[in-house]
Amino acid sequence: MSKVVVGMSGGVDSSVAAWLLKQQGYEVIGVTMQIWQDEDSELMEENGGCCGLQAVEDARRVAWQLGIPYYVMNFKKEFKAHVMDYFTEEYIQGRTPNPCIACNRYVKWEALLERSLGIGAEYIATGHYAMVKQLENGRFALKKSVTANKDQTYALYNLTQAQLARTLMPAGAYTKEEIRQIAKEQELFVADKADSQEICFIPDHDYAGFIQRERGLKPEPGNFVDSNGKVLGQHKGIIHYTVGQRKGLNLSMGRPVFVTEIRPHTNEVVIGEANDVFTDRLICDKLNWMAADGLHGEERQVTVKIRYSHKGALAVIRENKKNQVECCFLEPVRAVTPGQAAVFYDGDYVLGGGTIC
RNA sequence: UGGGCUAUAGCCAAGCGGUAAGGCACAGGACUUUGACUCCUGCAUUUCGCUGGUUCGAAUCCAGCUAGCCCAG
Repeated sequence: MSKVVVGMSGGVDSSVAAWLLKQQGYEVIGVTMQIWQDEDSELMEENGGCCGLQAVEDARRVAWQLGIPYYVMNFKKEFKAHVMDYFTEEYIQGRTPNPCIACNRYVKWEALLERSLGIGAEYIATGHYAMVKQLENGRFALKKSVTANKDQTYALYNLTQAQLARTLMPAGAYTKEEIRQIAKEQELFVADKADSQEICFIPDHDYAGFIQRERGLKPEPGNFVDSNGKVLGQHKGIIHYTVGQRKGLNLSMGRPVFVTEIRPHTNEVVIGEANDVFTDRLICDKLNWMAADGLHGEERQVTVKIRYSHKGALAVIRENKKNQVECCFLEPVRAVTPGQAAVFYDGDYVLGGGTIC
């Protein structure tokens, strides 16, 4: 009987994932990762992030219901280094990070897997809506969840082959409705718990304030400029903006205007009209290959997702000399944003991906 | 200190005697395991620079005042 550690967030998905694995005959161990909240914090966020204190209580109860061993593991150090510090640094550099991708790769997988292997487990599992498949070429790749609108492969594109080889994602074969149905049938009390959303370690949504507190920075106001360099107004500091943003600019131009570029060196935020935020090309680096180990000089037409909730757009991709991938979209895409991930899909499989430059 | 023009919400702006359009911004909500985008709702309840007047009734007409702009000195 293989031993598997299930990362339990206290939500429906990971709870059902644990139950499914138990049904499949695995020796299941429930683990909740404590990653950012202080033990003595009295601020129980009511909206239930993926990893707050309430999560621990809920996960513990579910584990008890399922009759599986349950532990809480502390990963605050790893989370701080790979997610929070990365998050704040990216914003300071004028980019827009995706903390979930970093959390998955370095905390939920790297750190949890290592510790799980340490206690004799063969696999780790989560409740993500994605499937892990081993292809004919021997490589492991993520396959989209059967529920397209819940698919989470985008946030998992950065997992390594070694990590995927020891990963189980039982929820990926079911729809959200089926998962909730199973939870009800098993009388798991989290059956109707709301889905988590937004950045878990910033419950008040004030991420700019969070960055300032974390780094002890003062906002550094600068200029809003148009593509010709004409000053349009003053901004509150580069960390408040991201490419494609419309709201919060406090700029009344008579027409909706959007951020088209952030220039950290001159502390400028470039403003343009709706059309100016479309481009048909991007370059990404820090590549991670999944279904294939690279393009080997070939060009390929694939579907590229440039943000979590992007349906994907057709593009021709090719590698350049600097170990980067250039994506040329057949139709312009909106708001290509440095710091976000570009994930390549070959049909339902994740071919690979990188960080947008 | 002659003449002309303009003064409507944070910004722009309809309105031309009948009881304050719209856009932007802003706020709240929905959506969302990132930031955004998008969508929905709200946003001048005797109020239209001020003071009077005409009128059943004025932001809309008249007079004076104030402010800004332009032309001429």
